[in-house]
Amino acid sequence: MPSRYSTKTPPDALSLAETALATGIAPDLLRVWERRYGFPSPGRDRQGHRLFPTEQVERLRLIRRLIDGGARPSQVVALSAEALNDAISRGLAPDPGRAGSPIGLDADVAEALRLLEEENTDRLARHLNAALMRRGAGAFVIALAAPLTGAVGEAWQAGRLSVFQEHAYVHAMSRVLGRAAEALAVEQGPRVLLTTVPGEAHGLGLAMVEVLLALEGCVCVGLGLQTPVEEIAAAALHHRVDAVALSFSSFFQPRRAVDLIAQLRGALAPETALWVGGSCAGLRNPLAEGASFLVGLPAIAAAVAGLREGSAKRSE
Amino acid sequence: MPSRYSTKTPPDALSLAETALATGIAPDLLRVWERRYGFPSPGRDRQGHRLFPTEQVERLRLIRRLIDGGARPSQVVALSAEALNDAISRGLAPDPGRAGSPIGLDADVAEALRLLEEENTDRLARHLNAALMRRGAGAFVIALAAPLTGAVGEAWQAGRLSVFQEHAYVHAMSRVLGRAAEALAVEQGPRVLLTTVPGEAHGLGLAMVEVLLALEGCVCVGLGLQTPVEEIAAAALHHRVDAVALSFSSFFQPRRAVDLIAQLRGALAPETALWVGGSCAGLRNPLAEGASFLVGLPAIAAAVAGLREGSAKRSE
DNA sequence: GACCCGATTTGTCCAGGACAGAAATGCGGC
DNA sequence: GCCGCATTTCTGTCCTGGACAAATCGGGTC
Repeated sequence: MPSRYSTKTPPDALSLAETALATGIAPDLLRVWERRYGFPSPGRDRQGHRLFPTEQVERLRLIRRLIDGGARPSQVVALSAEALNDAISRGLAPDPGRAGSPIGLDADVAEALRLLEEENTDRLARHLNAALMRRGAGAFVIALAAPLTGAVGEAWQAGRLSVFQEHAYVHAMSRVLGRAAEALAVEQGPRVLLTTVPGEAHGLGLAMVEVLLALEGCVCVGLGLQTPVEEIAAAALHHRVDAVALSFSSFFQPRRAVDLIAQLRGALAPETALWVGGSCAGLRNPLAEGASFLVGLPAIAAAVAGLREGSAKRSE
Repeated sequence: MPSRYSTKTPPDALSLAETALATGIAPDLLRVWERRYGFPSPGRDRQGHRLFPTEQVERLRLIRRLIDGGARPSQVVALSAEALNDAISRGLAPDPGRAGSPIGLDADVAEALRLLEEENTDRLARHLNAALMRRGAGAFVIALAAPLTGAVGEAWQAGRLSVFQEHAYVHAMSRVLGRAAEALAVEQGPRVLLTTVPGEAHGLGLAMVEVLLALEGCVCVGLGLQTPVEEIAAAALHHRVDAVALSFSSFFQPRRAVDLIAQLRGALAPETALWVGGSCAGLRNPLAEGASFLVGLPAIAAAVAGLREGSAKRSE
């Protein structure tokens, strides 16, 4: 079989399947864009199979970012690379949800970035652990983990960090956060289920939420990542949780997010709260009735308080 | 757009895309099987789109397991559900690599399974933590974590555990293993990079390996899961590791595994060792020159010894 | 038993068309 | 001026049926 996996294609071009994987754009859609908009315009190999030059793949990535951000395909697919970059810098600058702390980088954040770039991963892990002990879990999450994760993401998008460094960061930070959550675990309190939906492989936000929830006295039930919707509902029932918390990264397809949230809301018992968070563009749209978008980490405390109040009222 | 995500299809049937996702069989392939072998034979909705009854989806899952195990499609695709089950129980019984310990279940394993089924996740986490302290990391991994993971997998396949319970187990065990690895971390020794390739989301095996490597005095550099091949190579260079360890679960497409291993071997410096492990069927095939298949966890010690010897020789 | 070569099997890609649901637009009433 | 509804345009997925290269099998030879 023609291996869709190996890269036996010429060095500077990807096959259709490889391009689809690299850009997150379905093969069918790539073909239809070519037909409708004239872009992409891949070369062909001897058998007539498409070969996408890396330059076009790069352009496709920019296009996807714009579309995920709300642009219409007909307006951006045929744009040149420069026009795309313009549109992105114009469109992404006023990013709500992340802005808000124009107070330069915290010293620990800067130091962690330096360690990540220049040193090995043990050093980074030790630094994070030390910062956790020094600041306490709450301040660690809000003042260090969250901004640092944002900074790492930006540095990666800007090309200052490579993919493997970002991976190493995520791995190290997950461990630190997991340990903090475990140490804070309580036996009694509002019960919250934490997970992500299938397709959402980013769990750092969720790990931060878990720490904050544990600080608020919640019992956290972690299911890891990518739990199918019906299984989330089944687990919510089985563990008798009061709330389900989901996280959607900015890489998650916005439309799919609202779709899945509605689906889960329908599958959950009405008295179970549904909290969603993260920087996915879709969450800014109106959500299903009964799902709340917790913007920013501090909002969590309020949600937990609401939960406590509600349950007190019900048990009166 | 017709949502490929939401389940607006009749309760007992899946669309083409949903079926492909649920079975791991590409949409194109499902169509071609229908044309060639007469199975699956999905119904159609008003627009002529395929609707796969859940019963056929189940059959497709069995078919995929057989094919992954080495069967030819032409021989198994048209088989009835009973014939498939027969073939599976016949074919999978002499599973090499997992068999070998006919000594009933360890008491801790049995207790952990019970906690997972009947109790909440905190109890399970506490039990695992206690067992780790009691036995020590090496025995914990070899005598508890590995067999327990196998048992959970079997219980899940047999339908005795639901998906969310399996998820909860993986999450809890990852944390315990991560903590053990962190506590065992050393500063000097052979350097090993640990990760999985894109598409391989199962990291429990890798976490066990990390603990064992740390016990052997290795410095472990964890990159988390699903690192692209070029990035693994770049990270290996950057962190100056002596070996790269990859893990492939039985769900990973065998052909893709050997393909990616060959690719990575080509991208790594020749003096960097490449270790692969896991229950993926593809690993039993001959691998790329210079990649070693470490079968079972105890084989790791030998590999590390080999590494030490080699590096001593080189530095003579 | 090891090896090689032709025949068959198998998975992915191609083209161009159809259609339903989402988004945008236009329009009338408050 | 603004909201709510109907109409039009846009968009993504699925359809059919055919092609072809790589993988695998089967048999013959050394």
